[in-house]
Amino acid sequence: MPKEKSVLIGFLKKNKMKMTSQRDKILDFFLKWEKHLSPDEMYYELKKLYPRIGRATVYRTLKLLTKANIASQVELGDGASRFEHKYNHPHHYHLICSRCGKLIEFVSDKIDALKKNISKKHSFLPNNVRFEIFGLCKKCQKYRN
Amino acid sequence: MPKEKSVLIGFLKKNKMKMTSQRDKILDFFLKWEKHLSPDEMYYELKKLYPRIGRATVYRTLKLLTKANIASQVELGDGASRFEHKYNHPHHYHLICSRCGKLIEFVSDKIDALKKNISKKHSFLPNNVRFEIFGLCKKCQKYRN
DNA sequence: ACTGATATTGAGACTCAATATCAATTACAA
DNA sequence: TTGTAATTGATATTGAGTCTCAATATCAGT
Repeated sequence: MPKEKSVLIGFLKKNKMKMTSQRDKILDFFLKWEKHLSPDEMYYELKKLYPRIGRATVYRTLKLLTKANIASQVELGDGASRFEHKYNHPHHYHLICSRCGKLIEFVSDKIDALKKNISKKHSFLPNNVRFEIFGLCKKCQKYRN
Repeated sequence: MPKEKSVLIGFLKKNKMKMTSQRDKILDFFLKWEKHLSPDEMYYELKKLYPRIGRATVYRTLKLLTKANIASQVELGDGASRFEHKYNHPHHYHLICSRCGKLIEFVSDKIDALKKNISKKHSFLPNNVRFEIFGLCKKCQKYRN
């Protein structure tokens, strides 16, 4: 059993919520999938495997996983939100290629320092930071557009 | 005549586009309005003044103003995009209060340095950066939620 | 000032992501 | 095993934003 599943079960217990086969399947799928899927994409993939699954359940479960610290939501600048693994993954930021959509992850303690400094200066209590660099990845720089 | 209007007229000429009464009105409204409005909010406000104006025209004109460097688009994390003045405004970033929506602007050359360093390290050709800190402003820290 | 080529407008249909509703179903503590 | 509270999922709805296309307005060249 993956650790994330224990985490989920613990979280559910703590909140008087129930483990269901749908939640199990969605978590499973989420963990197997390497890259960032939007909820709708996940819904269509899951629908292939389990035709009776509902869109709302997928959305709800992804929110749930986010609350349980198993997933985290990222905005990549296209219309949809996306989810990535969070449990045991270091907090990171993204370089986003505007041409091919490629994501490069990086970590930076400078960003965290910046967050603290700037917030302090403005009596602001920071929660989370968004830092994304949009541009062209190595491959896409070769093309005009 | 505000400078932004000359800028717009120049931009239109350069691109064989035409000045219209709608564009004039939308620019006017945009300049008068202090804070960040979403296109739809602008549309409804403008509709009060000029009932025959179309939603698509507002959206199109805001894009146009962005291309002409008069406006710039920001994402505040709610569903809608928002536009702020850009002409003669220094490039800045935002602290965003999750509770009341308050915006605090700040400038930071460190962010630009970071952008360059990190991009170089990953052979990435950067275009623009998004940096936002979400949290609670001074007032909202007093409340539980 | 007129005119014609061309850019623009706007009503409404449409797309797409996401949320709300609510009757039927399921999980699980006792 | 059972009662009840949480959950599901089909469907409707919302909301932001785009597309279409016939009608209209602008403006460069005369």
